[in-house]
Order: sequence, then C-alpha cells, then structure tokens
Amino acid sequence: MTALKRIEREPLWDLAHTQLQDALLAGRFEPGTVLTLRSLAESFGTSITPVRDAVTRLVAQGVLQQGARNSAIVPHLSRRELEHLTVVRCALEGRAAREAASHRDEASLRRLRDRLTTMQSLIAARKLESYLEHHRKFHFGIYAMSGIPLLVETIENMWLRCGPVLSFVIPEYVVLLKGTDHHTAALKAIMAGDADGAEREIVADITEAAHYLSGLADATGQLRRPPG
Amino acid sequence: MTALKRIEREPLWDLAHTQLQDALLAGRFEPGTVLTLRSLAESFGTSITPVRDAVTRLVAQGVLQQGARNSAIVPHLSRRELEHLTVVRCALEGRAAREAASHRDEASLRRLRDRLTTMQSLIAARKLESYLEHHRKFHFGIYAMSGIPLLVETIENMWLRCGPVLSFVIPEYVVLLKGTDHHTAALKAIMAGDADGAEREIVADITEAAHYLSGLADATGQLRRPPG
DNA sequence: GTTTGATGTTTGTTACAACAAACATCGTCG
DNA sequence: CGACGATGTTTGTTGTAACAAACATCAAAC
Repeated sequence: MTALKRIEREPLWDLAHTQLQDALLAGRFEPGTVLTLRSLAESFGTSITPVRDAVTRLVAQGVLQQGARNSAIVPHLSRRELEHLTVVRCALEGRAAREAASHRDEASLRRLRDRLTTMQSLIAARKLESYLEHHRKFHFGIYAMSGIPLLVETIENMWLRCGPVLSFVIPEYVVLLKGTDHHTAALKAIMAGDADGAEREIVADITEAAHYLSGLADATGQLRRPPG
Repeated sequence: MTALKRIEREPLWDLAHTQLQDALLAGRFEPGTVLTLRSLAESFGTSITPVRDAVTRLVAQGVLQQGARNSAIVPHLSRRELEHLTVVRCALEGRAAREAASHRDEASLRRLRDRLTTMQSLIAARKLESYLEHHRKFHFGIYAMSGIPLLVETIENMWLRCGPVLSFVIPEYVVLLKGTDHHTAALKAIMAGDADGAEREIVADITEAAHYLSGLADATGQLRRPPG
C-alpha cells in the first residue's frame, strides 16, 4: 500500500479526452471547427489511436457533432437548439435543486456560501475567466447535494453541449443583469429547505442566461460571439 | 441520385455498436458479464479495433460500466441506482409528455392509438417479447411528439441504462397490475391537451414499474431476474 | 502444509501501415 | 474560354503486432 504502487500512468486517450473537454468548456474551440485526428494527434504528441478514442467518446456523449465522413466538428448552436437545451436543463437542474433542498448538510452549505462571496468579488474585479470557473463549481456544488450521481452526470453532459457558447457571455451581462441575484436566492431557499423556491430560482437563472444568449443569434439563428 | 449510389457500407464499429445496443435492450446480456474485446471481435468476425470503438462509445454513454483495467462490464443495477434512474426518468419523461400535450398532431395520435390496441392484444396473448418492443415504441412515440430531439436522445440513454433489467418483468405483472392503465390515461390526456394529466400518468407509469422492479432486489440490494 | 516467488495467460493500450472515400487541383480537350 | 476528367492530397477505417499490467497457476522452500 505504499505510495509508489499508486504511480499508475493514466491512459493517453484519457488525457486527450479531459484536455478536449476542458478546451470545450473554456470555449477555446470556435464552433464549426473541424477536428482532424492527425492534427490533434500531432498537437498531443501521440499517435492517432488515442485521440481517436477520445473523439469517439466525445461524439458518443453528444458533445461533438459528427459531420460527413464521420468527422468530428465543434457544434454550432442555433437559437432553437438553445431552447431545447434550456428545457432539458430546467427539468434536470430544477429537480436537482429540489433534491438538494431536501438533502442539505452543513458542510456543503458553508462551502457554497464561501464560493458565492468569491464569485461576487470576482464580478466586482471583472475577472470573467475565474468567475465562469467558480460559477460552474457553485452550480455543481448544489447539484452534488442531491445525492444522485446520475443526475449530476447528466447535467454535466448538458453543460458540455453548451460549452462552445458558454464563453460568449460578456462581463457587462454578468455585472448588470445580476441585480436579480438568483444564486443568492437559490442558496437561501436551499438553506431554508424550501424545495419549491430552490427549483424556481435555478430555473430562473438558467432561463435568463438563455434569454441573453438568444439575443446573440444572427439572421440564420446561429449564436455568434459578441464583438469586443 | 440513383439507388446504386446509396450503397455505402456502414462502418463496422457502427454495426457492432447497434448490435450491442439491441442486445442490451433485449436483455440478452446478464448483468455482471464482462465483455472482452477479443471475444466480441471473434463473435462479430472482425478485428478488435471496431469492437473497441463500439465498446468505447457504450462506456462513454454510461450504458456499460467500466471496471478495473478499463474493462467493460454489463452493469448490475442496485435498488438505489434504480431509484436514481427513476428520479431522472420522471423529470425527463414527465416533461416530454407535457410538451407532447402541447404539440400534439392528428397523425401521431392515430399511430399511438393503433399501437395501444396492438399492445393490449399482445398482453392478452401473453407475448411478452413483442409487447416490450411495442411498449418502448409507444413511449417514444409520445416523447417524439415533444419536438425536442435532445430530450428524446437523453431519455433513450436512460432506457439503455435500464436495459439489462428491462426484461426482468414477467407477464403476470404486465397482465395484472395494468388494471390501472396509465398508458390509456396518458394518451387520453395528451389528446385533450391536458399537460398536467399527461405528466402525471407517465410519472405514475414509471414509478409503478420501478416499484415492482424494486421488489426483485436481493439482500445486497442487487436486482435479480425472477425465476420462471 | 502453508507461503512465497516465478511463469504463463489474459486483456487492454498504442503505434504503424495499408486501404478507401471524398475533395481539391490542374491539365487537356472541345 | 469553359467543362470534363485524371491525379494527388487529406482523412477516417481497419487489421496487425508489440507492449504492459493484472491475474492465475504451479512449484519450491521453509
């Protein structure tokens, strides 16, 4: 049981998979980009076999879209697809918030409170990068309290599908519209064991963000990154 | 645009993937079975590369569980996991039924009515195999009416996860407990545009089936196929 | 008789090469 | 000058082989 025994190399495809996921969530891939196996393999410094595994997984998860000739492309998100994503997210995350209110515990609540204050200071400092990271962890901190791993896993999948456009939010939106702070309200409801309130606030948070993103669509319905 | 041009061979991994999915849904794999690449490759008559792709996808979908040494095993379902599956399915399928009631159309409703009568005659004839098949198509006929492909796709994933135990239901359950026919009630609610009623009946259908399956658990909480 | 160590088997991982389909490029013919 | 066709390039697919980790088996030593 020595520490030496624990040095087990992670498979290469796992590394590629997580790196691709992180890149997607961080919005480092522009929608519409075609990912070729050989170019990815070169950038990872491996053969195409591990990256093929990773891409295969992402496609199976619905995170990457498979185009003609089974090529993998970073999906464009249309206004309609965003609507669909919003419906599913509301059903899933609303339910998770509801369960969280029923299964709350002291330690988790304290962590959420801390993260919330961190988020507010990051907003004030206009540090969008870090804010998005903490924002994600705040949401999933709530969902983890539901005690239903399957629910968390499914929600993660939905966030991955939103990945390419998550970074489309600009600081002004976060700063201005958050006068109606659904995050604080949701946490307060959960602390009070108010399942209805928790669901309502999370759903409102998702809906408002979706409404903002919907305004970024061009004439064809495709969501575009705002200038600046 | 001749028909000859349409003869494009499907990739081998796609064949393996769909065949494995069908086998799972039909309950041809006993929970706990370890699937080795080489044995699957031999049974498919291909090299291990295509079946590796297929298995990789199934694992990424959460349909197959990955055990030690990244081997793929047909997942056991515990009573707790069934509960979690039920929560997610109710949230998703309840929402889909609600949307279906809002987007109903004449042609789809007629197909559903036909399928319902087919199901009833299959019950009377004790043809469980065919019944399960039609039962699945009836449910997904409703979900497709929601007009939200993402929702349907996610629900399909949940059914795949239930796959290994779906065939655990025995004819007696289908025949006896269905005095409370939630299928008929759900369809009636959808035809009337009653979203609340549609969701209520679908949720009741899922919950009752889960309650029955829950009774099949052994001392360790694992679901077991009933004798006979 | 029990334990420990070596060895063989099983099985997933990775690289490489041959292949096929689709697309782009460019030259030739009308 | 334009259209058609040959050719090269790109890219995903599949098979094969070498490799490594884990497990099972068996024999020898205490």
